[in-house]
Amino acid sequence: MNQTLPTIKEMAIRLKVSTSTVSRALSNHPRIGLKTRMEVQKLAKEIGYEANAKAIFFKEKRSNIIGVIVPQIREEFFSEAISGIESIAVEKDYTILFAQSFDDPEREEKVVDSMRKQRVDGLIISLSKQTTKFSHFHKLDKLNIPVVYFDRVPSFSNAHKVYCDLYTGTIKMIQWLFKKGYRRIGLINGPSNLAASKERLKGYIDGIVKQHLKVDMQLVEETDFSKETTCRAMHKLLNQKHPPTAIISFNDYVHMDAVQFAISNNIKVNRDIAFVSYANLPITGHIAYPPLISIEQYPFAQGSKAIEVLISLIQNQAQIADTDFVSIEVSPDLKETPVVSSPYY
Amino acid sequence: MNQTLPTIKEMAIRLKVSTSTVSRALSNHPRIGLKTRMEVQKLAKEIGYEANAKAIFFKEKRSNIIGVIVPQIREEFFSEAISGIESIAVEKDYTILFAQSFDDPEREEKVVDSMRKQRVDGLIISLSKQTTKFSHFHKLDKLNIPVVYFDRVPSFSNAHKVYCDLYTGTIKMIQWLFKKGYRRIGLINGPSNLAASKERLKGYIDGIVKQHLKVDMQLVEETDFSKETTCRAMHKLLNQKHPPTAIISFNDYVHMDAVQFAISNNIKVNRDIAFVSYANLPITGHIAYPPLISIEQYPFAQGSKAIEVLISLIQNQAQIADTDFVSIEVSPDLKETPVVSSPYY
DNA sequence: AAAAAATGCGCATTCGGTTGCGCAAAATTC
DNA sequence: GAATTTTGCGCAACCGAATGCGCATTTTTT
Repeated sequence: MNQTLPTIKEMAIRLKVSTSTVSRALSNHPRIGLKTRMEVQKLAKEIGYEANAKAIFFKEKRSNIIGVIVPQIREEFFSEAISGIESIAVEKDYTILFAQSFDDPEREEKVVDSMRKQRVDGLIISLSKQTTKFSHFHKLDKLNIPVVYFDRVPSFSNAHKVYCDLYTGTIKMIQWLFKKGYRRIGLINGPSNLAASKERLKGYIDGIVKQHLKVDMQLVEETDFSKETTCRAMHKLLNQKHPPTAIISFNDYVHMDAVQFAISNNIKVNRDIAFVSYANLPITGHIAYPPLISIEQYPFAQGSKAIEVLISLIQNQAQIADTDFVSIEVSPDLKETPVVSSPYY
Repeated sequence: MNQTLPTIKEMAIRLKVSTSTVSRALSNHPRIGLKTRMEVQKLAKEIGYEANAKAIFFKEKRSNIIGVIVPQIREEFFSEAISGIESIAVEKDYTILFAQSFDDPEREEKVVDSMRKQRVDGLIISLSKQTTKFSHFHKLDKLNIPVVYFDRVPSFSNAHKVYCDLYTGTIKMIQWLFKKGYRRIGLINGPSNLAASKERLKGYIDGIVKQHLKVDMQLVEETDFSKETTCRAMHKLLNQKHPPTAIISFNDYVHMDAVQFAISNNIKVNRDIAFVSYANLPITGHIAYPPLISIEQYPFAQGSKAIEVLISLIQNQAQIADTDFVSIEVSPDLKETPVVSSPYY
C-alpha cells in the first residue's frame, strides 16, 4: 500500500533540481533545457507520477466538476437527459456531480447547498415541482457559479434556460389530428397546479381554436397519475353523448393506463379512438398499443445543449455581462413510435 | 459580483487577531476565549463566511465525493440503483460523481481514470459487459481508493461485491411454475456470451433437474434484445410438437416483445401460456400483460447496500486488512407486478 | 509569595502544485 | 573584447485552511 504518492518535491530531490523546474519540465515549458526536461519526464513515468488534481483545483479555483440536479433519475426523461449531459461532459473533460431533489424543495435546497460547498464550476438543474424560493440559487451567484435551468425552468427571465415548448407542441398535435379528420379531441391532463399541465391546456385550447373547432371543457379531464384517476378520467370521457374520437394523454404512462381501460371497454385502440401522447419513451417501442404519435421532447438533446451552454458560460465567465441570458427552446416534434431494442440487464 | 470571497485571513485582519484564532474560534476550540469566539462567529455570520471546501479537501486528503459508474443510466435497473446510492449519500454528506461506461471497456477505463484524477474517496461500479482488463482498477489501490462492485461484479474473489444471485432466483422461479402445474417451461435467454445469460441458463437447467423434469434444449432460445430475434425465438418455441406452457423471458423488455408476438398469434397470454420474467420494472405496472411473476432484484436496495459498504470501507480504511472482502448477495424474490403511479414529466 | 497550572492567542509550517521575477552562465551580436 | 541577448534554472510567494508548539498573562495551588 503506497501510502505516500509521488510528488514534484520528491522528484526534485531525486534529480537535484528545484520543484519549479520539475513543474515546468512536466508542462514542457520552453525555458527548461531539453536534457532536464527529458530526465524529469522519464522519472515521472518511472515512478508513475500524477499531479494531484485537488492541489491544482485548489490553486486554480476550478474543479472541472459540473453539478446536475433533477427531480428523479428513475424518470426516463431525466435519465436520458443526464445521459446526454454526461456524454458531452466526458468529451470535454468535465465530470458530473449528481443529485436528486425528489421534487422536494427542501431537499433541493440541501443538494444545491452541497454542490455549492463542493464548489462546482457550474450547475444544471431541472426544478422541483414546488420550488418557489430561489435564495439557494442566489448564493451561487456570489461564488460566480453559473446555472443553466433545463426542462423545468423558472418563469423569470434573468436566467439561462433550455427547455421544450410544449405549448407549441400541443398546437402541432391538434393540427395533426385535425388533418387526419379527428374533430372531437379529448385531453387527459395532469393536476392543474402544475406548470406542465397549464402549458398543455393552453396549447390545447389555442390549438382547438386555431382549427376553428369549439372548445368543450367536457373533453378535458385530469389525472393525478394513478391508474385509478386515469381510469376515472377515461370513464368520464367515454360516457358522454359525444365521446372523443381522439385522446391526448399527459404522458406515455398515462397513455398506457388509458389504453388498458379502453381495451377492457371493448374499444379498438387507434381505430375507434386515436391515442396520442407526450414524451416518446423508449418503452413505448415494446408495448402493444403505442400512441399513434408522440411529442418528442428530445431529453438527450436538451441535456447536451444545457451542458454546452454551461461550459461556454464557465469558460467565458469574465466576458459575460449579467444581462446576457441564454434561452434555448428545443422545438418539440411529432414522432411515430420507433421500434427499439430492449436494454440489457 | 463578489469576486473575492470571505476568507479567514480577511476576518483575522478585520478583528485584529490571527488566522489561527479565527480558524479555532470557528470550530469552537476551547482554547479560544468565549468573547473572541463570539466575535469571530458573529462576523462570520455577517459576511456569510463559508470555509472553502476545496482547501480543506486538499489538506485533509479527502473529498467526500464517491464515484459511481454504471453501463447506462437509461436502463431502469441502474437508475433505480443510483437513486438508492444517492439517497444514502445525501444522508451521510457525501456527493456522487457520476459517469457511464456505455458498456465500452475503453470508455470505462477513461471514466475510472477521471474519477481517480478527481481523487474520489471511493468508487461504486457495475462493470461493462466486456470488461476483461482490470489495470485501471489496480491504479485505484495505490491511491487507497476502495472499490465496491455491484450487480455486474468481477469473478475474482478479492473484491468487495454486492449483487443479486439470479441463479438461485431462476431455480425459485421454476419451482414456482412447477407448483402451479407447469411442466414444459421455455426460456428466452440473452446472448450466450454474457455472464447474465450463463447464470440464468445454469439456474434454468438446475431448476428443471431439481423438479425431476427433463431438460429439453429445444425449449431454450436466445435473443439479442431486438424485437426481431425475440419474435424469431418465440416463433421457434411455439412451433414445436410440444410447445412450452410457460415462458421465462430474459427481462421485462423481452417479455413485452414476446407477449406482443403471442397476442398476434392468438395466444391467450397467461392462460394458454404463462409468462414470467426478471427485473420487475416500474413500467410493467402499466402494461396490459405484465409477467405473472418477476424476479425482483432490488436495484434500489443493492445500490443502498453498496454505498453503505463503501462508506464503511472509507471510514475504517486504516483498520481494514487487504484480505477482508465484503461480498453481499441480495436474495432475489418472486414478485407479482404491483400497480404503480406514473412518473410525471 | 513562589511555583504550578490554566488560559488566550500567534508564529510558522503543511498540503502539492504554479508562476513572476531575478540571477548567472552561455551564446550571440557588433 | 565588450555589450547584449538568450538560455537554464532557482527563490519565494501564493491558494485557504488546520494545527503543533511556544510564549505571555492570568489564575490557582501550596
